[in-house]
Amino acid sequence: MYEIFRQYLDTKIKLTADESLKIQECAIIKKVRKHQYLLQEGDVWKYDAFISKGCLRTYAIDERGDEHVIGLGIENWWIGDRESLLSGNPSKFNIDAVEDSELVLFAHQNFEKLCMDIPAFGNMVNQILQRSFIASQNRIQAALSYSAEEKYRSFLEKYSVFATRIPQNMIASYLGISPETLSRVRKSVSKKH
Amino acid sequence: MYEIFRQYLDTKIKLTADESLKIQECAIIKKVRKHQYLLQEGDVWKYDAFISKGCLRTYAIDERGDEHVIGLGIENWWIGDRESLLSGNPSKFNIDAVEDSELVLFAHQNFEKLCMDIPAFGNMVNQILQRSFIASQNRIQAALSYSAEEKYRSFLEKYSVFATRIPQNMIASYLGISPETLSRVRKSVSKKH
DNA sequence: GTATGCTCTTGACCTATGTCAAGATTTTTC
DNA sequence: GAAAAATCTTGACATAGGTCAAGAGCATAC
Repeated sequence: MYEIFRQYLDTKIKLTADESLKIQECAIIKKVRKHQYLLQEGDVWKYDAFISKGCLRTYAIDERGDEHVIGLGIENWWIGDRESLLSGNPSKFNIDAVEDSELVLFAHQNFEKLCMDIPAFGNMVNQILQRSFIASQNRIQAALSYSAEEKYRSFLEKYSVFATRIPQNMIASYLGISPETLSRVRKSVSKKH
Repeated sequence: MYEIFRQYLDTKIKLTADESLKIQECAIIKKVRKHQYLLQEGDVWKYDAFISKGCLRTYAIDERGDEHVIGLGIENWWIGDRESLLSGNPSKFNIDAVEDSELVLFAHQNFEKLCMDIPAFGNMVNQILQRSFIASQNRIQAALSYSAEEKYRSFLEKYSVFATRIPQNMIASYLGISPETLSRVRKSVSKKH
């Protein structure tokens, strides 16, 4: 439902009725069922996508066929493959729904136009990008310096919302550890309290 | 020297003489000697910084006192701590010079003003941010799915320029492996040709 | 230009985490 | 709501990569 996205915008920026309408006119509502793909490896990603409900994951598949969770997103997050979006090349990633979900999509060209025409909107988008970048820097730091247990603890601190909604094997993959290791880490963490 | 930065701008965008001057007026030239800090953990980072000459690294120090190289940069790259810049919080990182280097700094407020006033400049900055984000996504993927050898190979493919200029122990740290492992990996890679 | 201190290599050994397999739970499906 | 499928846990074992230590090779400095 678009309403969720409108509320999200309200918390972030002030818009005139006209601007608000312009944005809404570009919006495409998309529902995806659990396990359904939003993007498949090899396709070109052409949207800016806001999750209004549910939960999705971005993952890559390596030569051995193993999945690696690159990103996770729930309500009020944005998701997509910026690399494919900007380069126009086929995506290396898959995005699928972890739960039944709803998204608000914008065709990228429309989205860019909105960013140009409505400065507040453009600035907001920019802020989001900055924060995404910072988040990935922090994730790199964690990947480089943390043990399995530290990875899980810091994940819980930042994203405790995910912990309950996302299967453990996906969390393990997101953290770059095996599901078995995560299971053991959880046990030992819970023992320590 | 500012000239390098001017050339960089020329390759990216078209500016009027007036715009070009406005940018130059905000620029601060900064030289740093090898091993000198540009930013120390605990300080607040307040600049947008372009490397016109030399090579710098961003690193974090963990509780055990071990260094982890978060980022590397050479001529024509930007460097800094966006998290500290945006939040105003003390930085968790150190940035120091790997070689004698020269930078073009902009106080962040001036920089933002330039981005607003000169759309082409703002767009360029945005593009850079997008690319940085994409690069860190790819680095996350590598960290999650690659073996030590694969990490090194893909590093060589992307950043062969670094390979010769940066001490191996820093490259090892950047890749999240020990210097000893990198040394062994290099040996085995060179044997295979 | 020689002495001092980094960096890199190599070997021996260690450990955190991965892999495989079996059983226990939980979730989904019809 | 029973059967089937997926997920999670646990144990036994394997291994990639870490750690420690010593020596070789380079740079830096006086």
